[in-house]
Amino acid sequence: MIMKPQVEKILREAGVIGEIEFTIPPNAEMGDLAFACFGLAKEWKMNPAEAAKKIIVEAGRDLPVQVERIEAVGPYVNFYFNASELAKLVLGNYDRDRSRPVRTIRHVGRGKKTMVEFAHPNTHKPVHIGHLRNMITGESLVRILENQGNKVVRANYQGDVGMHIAKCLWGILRISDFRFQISDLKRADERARFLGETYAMGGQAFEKDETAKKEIEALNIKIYNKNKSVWGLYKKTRKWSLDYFDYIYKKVGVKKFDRLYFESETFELGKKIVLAGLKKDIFKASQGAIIFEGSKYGLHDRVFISSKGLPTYEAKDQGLAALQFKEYHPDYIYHVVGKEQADYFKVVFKALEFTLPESKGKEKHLVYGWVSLKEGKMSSRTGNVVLAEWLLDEVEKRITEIMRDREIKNKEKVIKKVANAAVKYSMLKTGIGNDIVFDFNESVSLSGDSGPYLLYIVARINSILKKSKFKNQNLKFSMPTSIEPEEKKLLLGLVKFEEVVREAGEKKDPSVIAKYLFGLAQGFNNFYQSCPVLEAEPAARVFRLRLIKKTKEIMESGLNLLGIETVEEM
RNA sequence: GCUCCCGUAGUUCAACGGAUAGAAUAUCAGGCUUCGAACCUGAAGAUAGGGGUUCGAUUCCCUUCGGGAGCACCA
Repeated sequence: MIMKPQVEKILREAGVIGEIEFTIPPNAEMGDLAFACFGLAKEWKMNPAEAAKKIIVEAGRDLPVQVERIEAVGPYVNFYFNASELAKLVLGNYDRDRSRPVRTIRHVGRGKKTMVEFAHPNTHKPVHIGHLRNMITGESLVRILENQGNKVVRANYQGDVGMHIAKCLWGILRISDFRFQISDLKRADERARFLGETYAMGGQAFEKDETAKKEIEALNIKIYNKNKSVWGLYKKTRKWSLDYFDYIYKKVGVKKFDRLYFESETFELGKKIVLAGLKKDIFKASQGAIIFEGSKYGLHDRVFISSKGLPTYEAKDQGLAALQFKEYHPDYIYHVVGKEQADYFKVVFKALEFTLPESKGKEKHLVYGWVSLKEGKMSSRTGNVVLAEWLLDEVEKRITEIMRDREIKNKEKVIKKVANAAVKYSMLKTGIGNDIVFDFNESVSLSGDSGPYLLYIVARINSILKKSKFKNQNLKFSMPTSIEPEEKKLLLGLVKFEEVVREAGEKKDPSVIAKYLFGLAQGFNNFYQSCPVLEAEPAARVFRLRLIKKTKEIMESGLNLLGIETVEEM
């Protein structure tokens, strides 16, 4: 971070050895950066307040120009930056990098090949808001990791075999004129809705009706055996689902995947690996099934091949890993999967250490929290889920209403982008591992701590820049006679960006960036409220134009890392 | 039953073991002849209960209560 070297130098000269960690003071009156002396006090064998005073005495005489003054407040040493010097550091080298949005961080993950596996919809099943969080989170993580220099492989593992398909097809076959209905469905979303409804039919029948359950199980075997009576229908509807996934990825704004994996391709391979492992005593026969004894390692036992001889999800994951390492030799694989599968993955990864030693330490379960529904009825529910597409459409409707009287270019596109921002931000602002209690009215807000609030900043800045007839080459850096507190606060926000992105990358948590951007936006709005740009005296005008342009660039870069597109006007 | 996660304003979320627990929203009171009011200013409002660990605990440990998830042939 800008300014840190200067401050560190001060502390070194005062005799501080070892790693230095800073904190941000609770408010601006207490300085711009602080050093807590608790650890130091132990070393120096005095109380923290005395240590702070000692630093002031040692270093207070000869400060670099960037640091205006230092103060000891209790156990803290507080540093006050010189606003003009800060401005020079943040905006002064503008001419050099004006064409580049923001310097990115390319050292942390340099040269690492990282696979991020996310989305994971299953064919013949609805794409719900849990998938939505998964897609949005995965997309953002990919961008953050790429920003750190990782070579990222985008992967997606989709379930196209299993009971859920039998349930769906059973539902379809129950409809007397299903052939007619199917031929009538043309659009991807119509087809997906049809599959969602028939899946719900099958699912409910499976739970409640013993006969239906048996029928569905029999159908499942037929599908496994590629029986002619259902194979054609399976292939057709599988294609429908995959087409719909492409449609929804596009709608959500998930870029193309480098590799789509399917359970149908890991099925046989997984079974083979487990059977081979059985001979090497990696797995064990138990009650007719083949299991891995996780309990030997403080985990729990899991079935890898069922007593019917079918590979379970666990076995398929062995096959999946084998494929992934063979094809890409990644340094890491992040599986973006809900936290309900945390224990499951521990067992699978442990088994992989034996079947695929290369994978050791490289398989990571990236846990994200549950999206649960707040109590109350929701008209949108098919079966027991809220559809991803419904949410996007509903938000779009509300924004259309808000923008009804607005006359702007490409209004339809703008509405879609604003809706997209609202949904994505609502899914990313909560810590990645924490649950989101979903309520439409509160979760996807369009004001306050929301996506549109952030886009609004960019639109406002665009509007000012347009009116200013701003041209980069006309803007040699100039210093105003004084810098307002709101300006300084905004500058302090801008310098933190790089560090924030690094933290988000380390924690694998986009919410770090989301929170930062919201704070930055608030800082901008405070500035905007009290510091006129276009009407300011010439030096201040140029300075402020640069300041808001920089703000816009950081905002756009940050939003980009969240997978959110900005708009010119809204 | 066992294991893991969570419990913070009415609600939805923050807070490397550190300064006065921050926001948003809802409520109330203000602010557009002024660069875009999807905005801004102000008021009121919270750490589930009880023990510990220490200079200091929302954070770590124990316990009670409350919620969620996982725990053998689903994915």
